[in-house]
Parts: sequence; structure tokens; C-alpha cells
Amino acid sequence: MVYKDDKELFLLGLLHGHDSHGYELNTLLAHPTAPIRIGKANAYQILARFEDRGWTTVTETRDGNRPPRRVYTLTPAGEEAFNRMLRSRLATHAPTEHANVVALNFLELLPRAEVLVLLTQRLAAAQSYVRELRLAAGDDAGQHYGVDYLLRHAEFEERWLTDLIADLSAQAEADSSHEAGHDPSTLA
Amino acid sequence: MVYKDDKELFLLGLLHGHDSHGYELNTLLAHPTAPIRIGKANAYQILARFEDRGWTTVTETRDGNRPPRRVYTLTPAGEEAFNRMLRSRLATHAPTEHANVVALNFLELLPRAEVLVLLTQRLAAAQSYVRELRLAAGDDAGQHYGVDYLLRHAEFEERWLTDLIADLSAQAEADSSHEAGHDPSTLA
DNA sequence: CGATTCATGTAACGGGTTACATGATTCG
DNA sequence: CGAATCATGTAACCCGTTACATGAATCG
Repeated sequence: MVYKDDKELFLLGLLHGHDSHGYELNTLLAHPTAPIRIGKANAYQILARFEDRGWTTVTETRDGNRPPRRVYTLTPAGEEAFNRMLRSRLATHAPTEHANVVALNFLELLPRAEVLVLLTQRLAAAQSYVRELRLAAGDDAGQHYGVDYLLRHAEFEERWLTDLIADLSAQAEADSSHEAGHDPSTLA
Repeated sequence: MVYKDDKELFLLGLLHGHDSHGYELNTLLAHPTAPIRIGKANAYQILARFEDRGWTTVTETRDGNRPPRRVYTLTPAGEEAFNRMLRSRLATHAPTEHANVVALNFLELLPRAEVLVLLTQRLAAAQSYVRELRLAAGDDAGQHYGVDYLLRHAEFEERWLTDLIADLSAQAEADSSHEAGHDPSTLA
């Protein structure tokens, strides 16, 4: 579960030092290196909450005659809230949930050969994810420790999967020695 | 986000090959090696859904005169659904959300010394989590690949944090060479 | 004898997503 | 000129959690 507080912390952090409006924030949230996902509608709701709490002030600006932007600026109260949350979340380790892992607990229940096909597909997806992250992280060029974590984690996942596939393949080959095909003459 | 489907897959998997009732399933879900968390009330709701869809049949049993148990058994339709979901989730790589990482992107905004204190607290929590997992994984003794992943991941997180702290400490020491205390005579 | 365990649920609430609504502008 | 981009929102719905309700049995 990603908690409400983490979403607020993330948005406050994006606003810290760079005043911004909902639309721009949503493009940042859509960036591949975002550690958590926050939906568009949700972001607007959270920003409205900030306003209600007095954590931000709003300045309307127009660029030409494009739709007006509502630019959010952190108030001292907002900065305080940000610092408080940041300290608390820096000191805390919340065990992650691993939706990806659920299926791995049950892979013994499917034929080995099929599992290998499926995991190979998964590995391809994991690898292209790593590639995407590397590209996107190049933009930031290692300024943020969080981005480094994301990349390392993605690489870890890729390595683990590769090892798993190798392990299962080895077992499959060992098995194939005493399973010499579907020759009908050997039935009884 | 952990999707509804992952929760269903997990519960179906627990029911596969071992008929069980809500209360027992909830104890399994509370085990530290559970890859995702499913609340008690939610588990009962999902099990009710399974019944509605014809994925399970229910047998009421009483042990002495304890409260009667509603024991769920997968129907062929239930097994089919399980296999379908299992195949799909084995082949898919869904990028994980990292709520833990959000704060790490902003750690430059706090004084270095304080950050080191906070991260040291976090590291302690991460380490005790690893210990807890190792103990709990001993029960299963490496039968499930998912449990292996969980442990490796926890260790990875611990290592990464240790490295981060070392890195920041090194920087702090380098900084302290040209910041020789709060001597008031050096103000102007 | 009071607290915890066994055992199943429901109702209310909160939070987030999907889909919809609006409207000017710029790009192909 | 049609599609995508810029820009902000709302309403309905879905999902999940919290808290509550019930009641026998066992443990300390």
C-alpha cells in the first residue's frame, strides 16, 4: 500500500523550491523515475487539500490566452509540514508490498516448460523497464538518491529473474534424462 | 498499488491444494513472509466474491462446540480461474511502487548531520526486518521462490542503505575540513 | 473471573480511479 | 480541419479499512 502521506510528501517535495501548477506537476508524476504513482484527478484533489490547510498560496497566471494556471507556492506552514513529514519518513522503514511476487510462490503448480516460457516473457519486460529507467535517469544524472535506488532495484529484479530461470532450466534438463519423450510403445 | 487481482490470486493459491476457512486464511495472511497485505475484513469479502462466482464451494464444520467454520474448496471453475491468473501474472512485470523512496529524493534539503541520524534509525528498522524475515523464512525453508525473493530484496535494501550512509558520512567528513566550528571571531 | 482465542461477518467511512465536461490553441 | 496539447476540475463508482457486533471456550 502507498499511503496518502507519501503522496502528500511527494507533492510537497516537488513544490519545494519550485512553484508549480497542477498540470506541470502531473507531467512530473508521469515521469518514469517517479517512485510512486499519483493519478491526475488525485493530484488535483491533494493540491486542493493543501490550499484548504493553508500549506500553499495560489497565484493565477496566463501565458498568452492559454487556459490560466493556478500556481502553488508553499507557505511557511507548508514548509513546516514538509519538513516534519520528511524527517518522519526518512527515519522509518515500511516493509514494501510485492505484488509481483505473489505468482512466484505458486510456480510449481504449472508445468516446468510452460513456466520457463512465461518467465522469459517476464524477463523481457523487466529488461525493457531497466532500459527505460536508465534513459530517464540520464536526464537527472544521479542528483537524486531515490533515482539511484530505483535503478539498482530494477537491476536487482532483473538479475534475480535471470538466476531463477537458469535454476529452473537446469532442473528441467536434469529431469529430461528420465523422461524420454512420448513414445507410445513404452506405455505399459 | 496492489491490485484486486493480485489479492484474489494469492487467496486462490492458498486455497489450492489446501481447503481452508476464513480465520485460518487470515492467520496465513498475517505471516511475515506474505508478499502483500490483505486486511481481515477484505479477505472475508473476497471469499464471499469467490462463492458468488462459483469458484468455491463451502462446507460448514464444527470442532467441538467452537464457532462453526466455513471451509472453502476450489471448484473446477475456481481452479481454471487460478491457472489463468497465475499464467498471466507469471508472464507480466509490473513496475513496483516504492513509498520508501519518496523521502530519499529530498534528503539534500535537511542538514547532513541530522539526515545521518535519521537514516541510522531507518537502517536499524531495516535490519530488524531482515532478521524477522530470516526467522519466518526458516519455517518454510526455501520451498517457495517468492520467499527467497522477499529475503534477497530485504537484504538488498539493507545493503543499499548502508552504502548510502557510508557515502554521506564520507562527504560530511570532507566538508568538516573547511567548517571549523562556530567560532564567533570568524563571522565577518 | 477477566482477557485472549476462535470464528464470522456488516456498516460506515475514506481514499483513489474512471470517465466525463469544458474550451482555447497549436501542430500536422 | 481534425487531433493533440494545455489546463482545470467534478461526479460516480470501486475498493479497502476501521470499527463495531456477536458469542462460546480456554487460558492465566
